[in-house]
Amino acid sequence: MSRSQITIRDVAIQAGVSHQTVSRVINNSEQVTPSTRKRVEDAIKKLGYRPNVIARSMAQGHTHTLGCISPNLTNYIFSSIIENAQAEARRLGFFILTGFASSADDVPLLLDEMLNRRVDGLLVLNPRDDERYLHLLPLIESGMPVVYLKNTPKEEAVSSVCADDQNGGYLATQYLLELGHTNIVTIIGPKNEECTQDRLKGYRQALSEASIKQEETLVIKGDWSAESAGRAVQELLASATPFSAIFAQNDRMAVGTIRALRDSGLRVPQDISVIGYDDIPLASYFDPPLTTIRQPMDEFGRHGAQLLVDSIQNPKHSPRQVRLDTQLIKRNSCAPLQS
Amino acid sequence: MSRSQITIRDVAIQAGVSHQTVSRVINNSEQVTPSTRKRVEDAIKKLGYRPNVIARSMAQGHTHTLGCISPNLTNYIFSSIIENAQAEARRLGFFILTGFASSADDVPLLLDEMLNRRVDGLLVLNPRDDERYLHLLPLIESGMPVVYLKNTPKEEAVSSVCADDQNGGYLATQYLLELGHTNIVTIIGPKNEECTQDRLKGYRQALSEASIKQEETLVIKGDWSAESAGRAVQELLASATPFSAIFAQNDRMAVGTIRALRDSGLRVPQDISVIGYDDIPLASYFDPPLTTIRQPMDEFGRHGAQLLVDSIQNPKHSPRQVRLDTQLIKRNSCAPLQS
DNA sequence: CGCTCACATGTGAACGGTAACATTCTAATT
DNA sequence: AATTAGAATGTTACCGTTCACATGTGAGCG
Repeated sequence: MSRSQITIRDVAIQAGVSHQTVSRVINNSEQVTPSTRKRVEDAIKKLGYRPNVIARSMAQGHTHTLGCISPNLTNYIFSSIIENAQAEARRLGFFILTGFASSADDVPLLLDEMLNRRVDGLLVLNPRDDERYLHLLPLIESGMPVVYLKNTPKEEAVSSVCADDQNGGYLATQYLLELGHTNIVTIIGPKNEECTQDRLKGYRQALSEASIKQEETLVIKGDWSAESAGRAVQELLASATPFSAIFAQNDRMAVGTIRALRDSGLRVPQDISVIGYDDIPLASYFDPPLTTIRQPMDEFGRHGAQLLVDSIQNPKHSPRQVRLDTQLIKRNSCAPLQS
Repeated sequence: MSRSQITIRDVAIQAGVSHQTVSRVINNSEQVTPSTRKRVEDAIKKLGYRPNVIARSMAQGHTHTLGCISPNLTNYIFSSIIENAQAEARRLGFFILTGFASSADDVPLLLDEMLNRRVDGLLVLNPRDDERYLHLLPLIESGMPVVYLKNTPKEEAVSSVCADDQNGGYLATQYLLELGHTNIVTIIGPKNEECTQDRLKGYRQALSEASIKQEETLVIKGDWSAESAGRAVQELLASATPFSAIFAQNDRMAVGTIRALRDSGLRVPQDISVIGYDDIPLASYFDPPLTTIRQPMDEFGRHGAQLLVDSIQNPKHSPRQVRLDTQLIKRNSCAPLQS
């Protein structure tokens, strides 16, 4: 890039007007005569002028930039939320600066850098119940617009968009009950994540409505990865606990579960039914095609961006919590209980 | 956020020094006495001062921000490249502004907005051979640092990082040949993408080295999606073309291929061998576990960011092309030809 | 014909940093 | 004690916009 850029003043000279008039043309102010507007536009084209958003940000005090903090970018859940948030943000005139915090230690650093860059607001994915995320609280109190996305603590004080995970857990369990299963195992995610707790609540609610005694041995721990579910299932089988169905709290764990069951000579769904959660893109291409709970990925991002931009533009609006519906997707990994 | 922010001058007054001294402290200039440095640092802490990167960008003429244009963010290939590029960029003091162009029409718009935001350089993923990407050429000529990532045209004039797709195609085909297959189908991606052509070249090279006549009916078209491969396989079966192995040019198509074959009563790998490309995260959890060609996802992003930052900081360095190695990952979707 | 008013355009000062240069201070050297 | 180099600190201008206000212009009216 040639070092010195073309400024509004160069355009002004070329068009024989003042720099302010050029500014007015750029910002579509009504106060400009068609003839001068034309002259200015010609000058802009001729010189190849490009407005400097940095300078504008400086003068106006806002950047039209949103910060987005996510645990990572590769997990389909997050990437699709970010993609949709970005599309919506751009529609509203905002750009998104993404940053991922592989370890929670990175969060304060990331936050700092984004704040130094004067983002107008913050989109925070999976704000875990972790002290490193507590840095956000004073910020929010001081008036920085923030929206929590997915898996969020139930806080009245901050806007958030999350799925109705309790209902999701309920739907999954309910479906297995309908098929006649009563010994239903659930493989949960990390306990400090809100959605783990909610899905578990849904699971318990369904069981208790069906008057089934809840065995604590049927709730086993995973970490969302396929491998963790595989290990968990092996231990389960070794313990000789009786069960006929497994509700894995995400699809990756469901897939790991199926693999482990098959490795032990059990058939899915004939011997054991398995249901997942998320409906990841290739869910229907696994064997058997995965029955699962779908979350509306596109709406997370869209609502998140809308909520955030709204609270930037109307600082007085009070925080809102959006709760999205989940949906049972029946495929072939669950079958009626064989007696 | 309280409307008026704390500036370098507020800190200066508080510490009883000039604003320039504060600036020197912030930028770790050596020219500051320990005692004044301490006074300034205390003032910074006391006032909760935060440097304004926007103002700094304005004064210095560069933003320490990289633009990254990608067809989408959800595809694992892209998201992992972006994640790694971001990690590396941050290490080097840069942030990444991501933008995705769902349609190629979006590219010029995205480019415009990023240029208006004065990004210091541009990372372009999958710059297809498409007129909309030609907007980049004059930019590059004018000295804007740009790095093409993955699937790039072979241009000497611009830095790029891509995998050795020809060798990847060769490795896949070679492996099938080793297993005794001679009628090898390949399902390709869109023809205007460089990597499609390269993988196809590798496929042809392997066949020709094995002195096998190349039937054009064995090269069939997909669009990278599992569904497209399913349809392609159905047509192939309907045409009664004899074949015993399929090289799908990505894993999603491989998975779609396996599904379609099974739906027609064929077993994988006993009747037909299938090999994919990419080694997506759950590749080993499909049934059968996918044999595939792995690309080094992390290195794409890392090298891309390094190359870009280097050419920003040393405008005189000439463009470099990095070519990454691919690797055959043997799992269970391929078997020796049954005679 | 002069006055008013509304609209079009111009002027100068911010915004919060850094760059370049000027000045002051310190301590070593003469 | 005067000189002086070199380090520490200060001063002023500038980066490219927008904002607030000032000024210019022309139509409409009595």
